[in-house]
Amino acid sequence: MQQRMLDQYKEQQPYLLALDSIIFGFDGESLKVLLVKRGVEEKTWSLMGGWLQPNEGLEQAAARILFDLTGLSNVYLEQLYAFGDPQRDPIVRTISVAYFSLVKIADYETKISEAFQARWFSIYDLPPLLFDHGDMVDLAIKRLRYKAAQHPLGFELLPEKFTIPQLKKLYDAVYNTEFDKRNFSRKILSTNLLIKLDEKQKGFSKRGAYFYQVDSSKYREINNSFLNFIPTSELAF
Amino acid sequence: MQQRMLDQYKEQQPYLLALDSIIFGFDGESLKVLLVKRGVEEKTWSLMGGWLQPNEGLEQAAARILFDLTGLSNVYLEQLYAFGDPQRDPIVRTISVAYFSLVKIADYETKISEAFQARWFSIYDLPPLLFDHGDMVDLAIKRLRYKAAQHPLGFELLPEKFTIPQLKKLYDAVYNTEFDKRNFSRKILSTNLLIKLDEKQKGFSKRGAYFYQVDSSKYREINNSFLNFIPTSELAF
DNA sequence: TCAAAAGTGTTAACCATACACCCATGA
DNA sequence: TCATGGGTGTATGGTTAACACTTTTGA
Repeated sequence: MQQRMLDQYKEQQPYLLALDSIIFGFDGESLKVLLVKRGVEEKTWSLMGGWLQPNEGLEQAAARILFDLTGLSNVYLEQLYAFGDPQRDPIVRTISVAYFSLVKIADYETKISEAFQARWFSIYDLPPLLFDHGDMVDLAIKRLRYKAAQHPLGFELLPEKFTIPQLKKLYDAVYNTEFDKRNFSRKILSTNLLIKLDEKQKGFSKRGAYFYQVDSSKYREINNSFLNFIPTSELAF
Repeated sequence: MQQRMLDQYKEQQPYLLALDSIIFGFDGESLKVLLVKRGVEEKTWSLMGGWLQPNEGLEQAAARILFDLTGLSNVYLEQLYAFGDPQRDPIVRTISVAYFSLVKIADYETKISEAFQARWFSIYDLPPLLFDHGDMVDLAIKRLRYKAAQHPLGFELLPEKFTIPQLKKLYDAVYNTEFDKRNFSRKILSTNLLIKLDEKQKGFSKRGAYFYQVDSSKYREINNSFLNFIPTSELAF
């Protein structure tokens, strides 16, 4: 019986398992995705990716690859979808588990660009991508919109301190629309998730906008509930 | 360069890839999950699962396994999550892509029970499960609740023709609560997704309830938008 | 002083929720 | 005739969404 068990496993075909990450950033104007030209396919832009190692969990591997390639750690990382079309990698059949990640673009931009052939692309102006990476990005954008509509994810894309107008611009970019600033700030502030700081942003506007920061204790507890952030009329998936 | 490419693939460790399905059904009273005792581990209940074949996509494989084991086809099937903890299968490292499925329990019950060691378990009374299958079920329940709150999934669990009271009982079971029947029927009917039939259900109640059926053209188009089915106050994830 | 962005308040329509009574029928 | 479940309506409070003016300050 023990033997039968092992035999059943041995008959099975194993597959390569890759991880690919859709890394989102926000530069103050538009929503961007970080792409690289990597070793295997030097001519085509692709997502950051790598192989699962024998001692790693999936998310752990995705985090490692993200760290190895960008120096980023402690970032928002969520499993997106497993892609397994038999033809997706024309060389060897590979299953890819895609993760999407939200990073604070300003903290890391220079490091990334120096260390790798990496570039931020606007989600509305993407180059052709390797394999099914284009599908992965499309799905990731859908998922980001879906999730950010009801959970306070947006902050992950902004610096620790940010202004309400900055946050609104982020949501404008994510949903490719223009929210009403009065309703937007009322809705955001009504969550009680933001702490107003004494400091004002200098340089961008004459008047200057107050900085806010996330109340991290509330943030963690609220991330698993519904918030209804975004006007329902703006949503269509 | 072509050689370097192949080498890079060859160095990589491949893994077994399994598919496991959480199959939900509704018997009119409570939400159930279909479990089997399968060959490899005959003593423990487990989800229905199988191995990815070389020529199959992931969802295709999940559908095949579901069909092979139960005779069910054309059922609601959605990818849930990829599970890849290094220790999850103690015999050989296996990545499992879990799918969840919604089936019309009445259509198939007898076939299933005859052909396999399969049994429906209430989600509140599950036996110990193989490997991490318990986690898979937990996640599937969360996902079902999450999704059914805003998308009209519920119908997948009922026969073609059903009554509003039946539908309410289903939602009561899914959310383990009791919805107000007046508000419930108003909300459901306001979607314009249901077509009232002339026929009444006989036998269950004295008065009899009208049968409805899903307007399938509207159903498809609406499944990708938000509906806000469930009172917000009932939700907590 | 003026241009540019920040900040704030009101109203009307709609939606969510709570709640109670009559109806149809088989036993 | 009565018990059981089916079916409907209304009132209240809260939320959404549309909308415009004042404030601050650097150039």
